Amino acid sequence: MNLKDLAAMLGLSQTTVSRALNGYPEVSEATRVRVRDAAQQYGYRPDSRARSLATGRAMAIGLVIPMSAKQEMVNPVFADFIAGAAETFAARGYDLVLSLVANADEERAYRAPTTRGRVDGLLMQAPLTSDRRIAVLQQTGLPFVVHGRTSDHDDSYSWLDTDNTTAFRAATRHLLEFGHRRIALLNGVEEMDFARRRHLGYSQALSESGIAEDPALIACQFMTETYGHAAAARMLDQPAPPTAFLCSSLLVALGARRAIEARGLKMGRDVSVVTHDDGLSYFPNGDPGAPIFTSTHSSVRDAGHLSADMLMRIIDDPDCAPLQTLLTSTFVIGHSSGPAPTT
Amino acid sequence: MNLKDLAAMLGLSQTTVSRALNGYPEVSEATRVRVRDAAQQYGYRPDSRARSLATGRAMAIGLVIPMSAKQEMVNPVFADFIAGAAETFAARGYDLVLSLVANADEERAYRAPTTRGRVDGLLMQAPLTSDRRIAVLQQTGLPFVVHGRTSDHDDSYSWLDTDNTTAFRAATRHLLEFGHRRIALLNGVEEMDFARRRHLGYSQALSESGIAEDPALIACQFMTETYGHAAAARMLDQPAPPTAFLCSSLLVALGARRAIEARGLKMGRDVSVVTHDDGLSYFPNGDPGAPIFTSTHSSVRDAGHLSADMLMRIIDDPDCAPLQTLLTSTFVIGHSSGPAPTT
DNA sequence: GGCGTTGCTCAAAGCGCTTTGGACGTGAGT
DNA sequence: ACTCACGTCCAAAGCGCTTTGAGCAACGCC
Repeated sequence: MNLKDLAAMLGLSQTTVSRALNGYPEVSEATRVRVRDAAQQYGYRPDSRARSLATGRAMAIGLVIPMSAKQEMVNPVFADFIAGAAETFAARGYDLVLSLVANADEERAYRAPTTRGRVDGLLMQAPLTSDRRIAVLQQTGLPFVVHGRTSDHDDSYSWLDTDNTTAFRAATRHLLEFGHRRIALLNGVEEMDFARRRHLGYSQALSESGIAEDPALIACQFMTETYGHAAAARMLDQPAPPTAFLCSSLLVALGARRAIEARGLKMGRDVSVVTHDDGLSYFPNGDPGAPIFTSTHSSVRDAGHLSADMLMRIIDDPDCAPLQTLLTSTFVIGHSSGPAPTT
Repeated sequence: MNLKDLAAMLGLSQTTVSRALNGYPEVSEATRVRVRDAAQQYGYRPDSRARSLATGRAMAIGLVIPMSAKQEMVNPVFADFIAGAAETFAARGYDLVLSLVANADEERAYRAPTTRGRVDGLLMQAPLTSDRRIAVLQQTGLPFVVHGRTSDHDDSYSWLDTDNTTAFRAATRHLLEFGHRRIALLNGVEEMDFARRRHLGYSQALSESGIAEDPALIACQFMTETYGHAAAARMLDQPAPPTAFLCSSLLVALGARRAIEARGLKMGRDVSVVTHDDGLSYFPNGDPGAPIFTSTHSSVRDAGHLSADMLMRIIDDPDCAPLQTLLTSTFVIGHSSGPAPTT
C-alpha cells in the first residue's frame, strides 16, 4: 500500500494525504480524519527510505561498538549504555544502527559508519588512549558524541565521560585515610583510556602521600571474575601482601573477595576492597540502599541517556561548539572497606 | 558527491558509473578502473537510502531486544548474541538496526519493527512463555528468526534454541547419581520460556527418581549474584538444607558459592553446584580447559552466529519451510560438583 | 465590481540510486 | 554488401516519499 494507492483510493492527491498524515495545517480537519481512518484501515505505513531520501534525515543514529579482537571480548557495559541511549532516541523517533567494529579493523571502522545516509549521527564508545577513529569521525563531518575520551587527542570533539581520575584518587585516599599503605590496583586493560585515567588517579593519591608505587601491586587485564581472583590471590600470597584492593569493576571485585575469603580473611576487616561500579542493571552492588562494596558509582545507563541527549542537541544545531560533559561519580560506602589491620 | 556529479566529472553516464562500481560485466575494464580511481579520489560513497529504495532491499536486519520494564533489567546475554550475529551480517554487508522494546509495550513491539523498508528481516530474543509478539511478526510477513521458543505457540515459525529441558534434566541426573536428594533450583524468572523449560527438565529428572519436588528449594528471579547469594543462603539455613544447587546462570552460581563458603562449607565437597553457562566472553567459567563450575554449556555467541545464518537463508529463499535448530549443550565437569556428603 | 485574503487542494519537481531498453560502432560470417 | 552478434555506453523510467509553487473557490472589504 503506497501513498499513491492510498491517495487514489481516497480521490485525493499525494500531497494532501502526505500533509494530512504529517499534521500540516493546510488540510481541513474533515479530510484529515478521513485520511487517517483510511490509513489505519488499509494498514498504510510510509516507507522509511523514501521518506528519508526526501527529507534528508535518516532518523537513525549509528552506534560504534568496539570489540577487542584478540580475546573476542564484548564490553559488558555496552548493553546498559545502549539501553539508556535507546530510551532517548526512541522518544524522538530515532532508530539505532549498530556497527560492531574490531579495534584493529581500521578499514571497517572507517567505512561502516560512513555509508552515506544511513545515520544522522554517531555514538562511539570506549575509546583507546590512542584512538584514530576520532579523527576519522571528524573527517566525515557527521555529528558524534564519544562516551569516554582519548587522552592523546585534542579536545575539539564532543564527549561525555566520568571523572575516572578524580574518582580513583578519592577512592585511593579513602583507603589511605584508613591507614592502608599497600594498596593494590586491579585495573582494566590500559589500552583503554578510562583505565589509564584511573591508574593516574591512583598514582596521584599515592604520591601525594609520599608512597611509592609498587609494580607488584598493579595488574591490568580484561575485567573478569577469574582475573580478579587470580590477581588478588597472587598478590595476597606475596611476602608483603596488600591490605586493600582497588578494582575497576564489580566483577573483578567479586574475584578479589573470593581470593580474600579463601584465605580465611574477612573482607572489610582484614583486607579492604573498593571498586568502581558502573551500575549495571543486571549486576547490582547489593540491594538498593544496602551496598556491599565501597565503590565509586557512576551509572553507565545514565551516561547513555545523557550522551544521546547531547547528540540530539548537536544534530539540532550542527554548528554549535563541541559539547563536553564530565559526570562526577558518587562515592558509596559499603561493608568492604575499613581501617587497615594493625600488624 | 553524487553519482550524478561523479558521472559528469568523468564524462560518463550515471548508468556506466553505477555499473562500473557494482561490478557489472557490461563495462570495459579500462573505464572500470578509471571510475574506481575517481570514486576513491573524490571519496564517493553511494547513498544507502537511494540504493535501497531502488533495489528494494534494505540491507539491514532488525534486532528486537526485550527489556523487562519492571526492573529496568537488560538481558546481559544479548551483547554476546549480537556480537555473534553481527559477524555473519557484516560479512554479508547487512547492518543491524536495534529496537529495544519493553515487554509490556505491545504498541511499540508492534510498530517498531514494522516501519516499512527499514529492514529485510528480524531477529527476536528471549521470548516469554506466552509471547504475542511472534504472532505479530508473522502478520508482518517479514522473515524472522527467534532465539528461543514459545511453549504456547504453534511451531510454524523459525527458531533456534538450546535444549534447555534435556540439559537441565541431565544436570539434575548428574547430581542424583552423586547421591544428592535435596537439590535446589535457582532459576530465572519463569515468565521466560527458557526458565520454564529448565524447570521442566529438573522436574522430570526428579520424578524419574521418585523424588518429590520441594517448593522451598526452588527460586526464580532475575539472575544476579546477590539473588544467588540470598536464595542459597536462605536455603542453606533451613532445617533441611539442600546438598546441591542447580543454577540458571554463572552469576547466580557465583552468589551460591559465596553463600556456601560463608558457612565454612566447601563447594564440590560439602555442597555441589551445577550451573548453566552461556559462554559469555566477558564472563568465562574459569580458564579455558580448566572450568570451575560443572555446567551445561551453550555458547550464546554461537547461537547468534547460527541464528543469523538461518535468517540469511530465509531471506534468500522466503518461501522455504520454517527452519528450526535445536542446539545441544555440552556437559562440562568442573570442580563444583561431587558426591553427596554422607550424613 | 475589483481587490486582497484565507482555506483547501493539486501537479510536478526533486531526493540519489538501479535497471530497462535501446543506440552506436566494430568486426566476423554469409 | 548485408546481417548478426558483441562490446560499450546512454537516456530515461522508476523506487515512494516530501515540498514548492500555484490554482481555485469563497469571502469580506473598500
